[in-house]
Amino acid sequence: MIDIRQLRENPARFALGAKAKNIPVDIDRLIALDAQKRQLLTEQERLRAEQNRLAKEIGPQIGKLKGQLKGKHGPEAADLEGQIEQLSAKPTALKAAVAEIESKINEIDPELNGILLQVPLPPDADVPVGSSADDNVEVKRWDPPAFDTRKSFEANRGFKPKTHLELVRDLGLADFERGVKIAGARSYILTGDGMRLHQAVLRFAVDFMTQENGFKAMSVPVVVREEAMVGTGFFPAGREQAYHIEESKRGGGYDLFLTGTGEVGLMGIHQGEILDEAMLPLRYITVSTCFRREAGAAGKDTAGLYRIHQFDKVEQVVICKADEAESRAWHARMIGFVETLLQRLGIPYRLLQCCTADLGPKNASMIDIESWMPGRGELGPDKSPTGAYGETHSASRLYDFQCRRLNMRYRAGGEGGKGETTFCHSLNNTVLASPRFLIPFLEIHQNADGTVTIPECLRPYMGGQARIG
RNA sequence: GGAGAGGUGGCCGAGAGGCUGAAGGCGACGGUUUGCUAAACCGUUAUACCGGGUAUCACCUGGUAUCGGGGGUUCGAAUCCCCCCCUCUCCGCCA
Repeated sequence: MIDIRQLRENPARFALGAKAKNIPVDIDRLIALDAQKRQLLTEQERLRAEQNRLAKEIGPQIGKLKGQLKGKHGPEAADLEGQIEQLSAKPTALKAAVAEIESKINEIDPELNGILLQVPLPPDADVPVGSSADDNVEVKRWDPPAFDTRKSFEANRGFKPKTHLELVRDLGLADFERGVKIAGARSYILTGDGMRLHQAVLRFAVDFMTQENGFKAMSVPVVVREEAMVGTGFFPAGREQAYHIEESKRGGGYDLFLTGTGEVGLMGIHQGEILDEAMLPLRYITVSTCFRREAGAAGKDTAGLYRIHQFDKVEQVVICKADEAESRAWHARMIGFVETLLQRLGIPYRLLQCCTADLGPKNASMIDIESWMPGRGELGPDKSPTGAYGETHSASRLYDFQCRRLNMRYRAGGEGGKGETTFCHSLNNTVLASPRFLIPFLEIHQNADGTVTIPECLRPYMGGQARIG
């Protein structure tokens, strides 16, 4: 959520930001409703003040009369009751006036809040303006020693690569047919070493973040209430991407949703809290199963492990002080962690600065990290793929957009201190998502004989195993 | 799943229709005392929003709301009524 006071001061900034992000939202309507509501609020408060003043003045008088009324009957009682009624007339009239204004406010509120939740965070000034993902800008490229992604895999390694589909089939690492039998399209089973490799890369990523980079590991809910989805900024915009569970057992019943990322659980941890400044920055990771409906992606990447409904992901979040420089520094650092991880695992990658159109509502800036997948891309003259980058990570900088929705603040000067409260800043980035990560991994580490070499740093997680196949 | 108890400020805990934004305690902060520390004593001690002022990110001031959340009764609700959420205890069931 954006700060409505900032919107009042500079509506154009938010209108332009929404336009650049290609997110339709009626800022003018929001401004009008806000002005209307504030006018009503002022009037209501004026009436309430009068009401309170009267209550203090008349209240004791009524109390006194009621005391006298006790045990009395007949004309004397009727007289006292009449006096009470007379005294009550003015406050009763005020009450009706207040109620009328309140009903007007209640009419405005849902629309106002609805629009407010949709106003996206404007992109940072240094985010390139673009109209689609094609306008994203490559800012860095890294290749492992003795590998050049500008040339084909074959030119590098001297043999024609298999795609990950062929590798998992030939090595018995996944079973798509039976996965689909159990759970429908875009489902899979990881089998044998496929499952072990999946677990190994996840464990490797968890240990890397906790032992080397000071992150605290958490296991968080993946079935969450709607408020968590709204609070983290995934709703209302991304509602159709989430699986919805109608839970009717409890009381009146309320809805639950499956999370598409561990970010929801991690950011929800301190929802509604006022943190001690000294606690910041908070650095959390989780490994969680992620569920995505992939609505609107029908027919896209239908084969293999790329676009699937369920996967596991190590996610990192940082919650820091409300300082743009600090947010930017953390963003760079969180990307750096992933770079180190990918370099150790020998995966060629590139960094993409996402353009305005590719940013979600909650991001001020986003860097996608794409891994080189030899089995992707155009088909060459010999009908084998030329290789292409595919997204494996995404690093977002959100400033206070998320924490404002989650009502997550910190107090300067420590707990119980008198410092003012400020909404925290938040950031998130993938550490490693598998099995999608297995695509570049298997494809880049494959050998001419059809086996796959396991990099040395990963072998402890595979019981010392050096090869698959 | 059955039965019961409860949710009050940073924390503990009173209050049971008006004098309650809320006693008391703890903690924190400021001060006095003191060779230093401790102790003692005095004072301060919620948040959000709307408006006004000095002016600029720090204050002053008027007001409104907030005692788990929402609605209702009443001239007036932390207090009474209804719905919901959450926590705890006992019994049952279960990986």
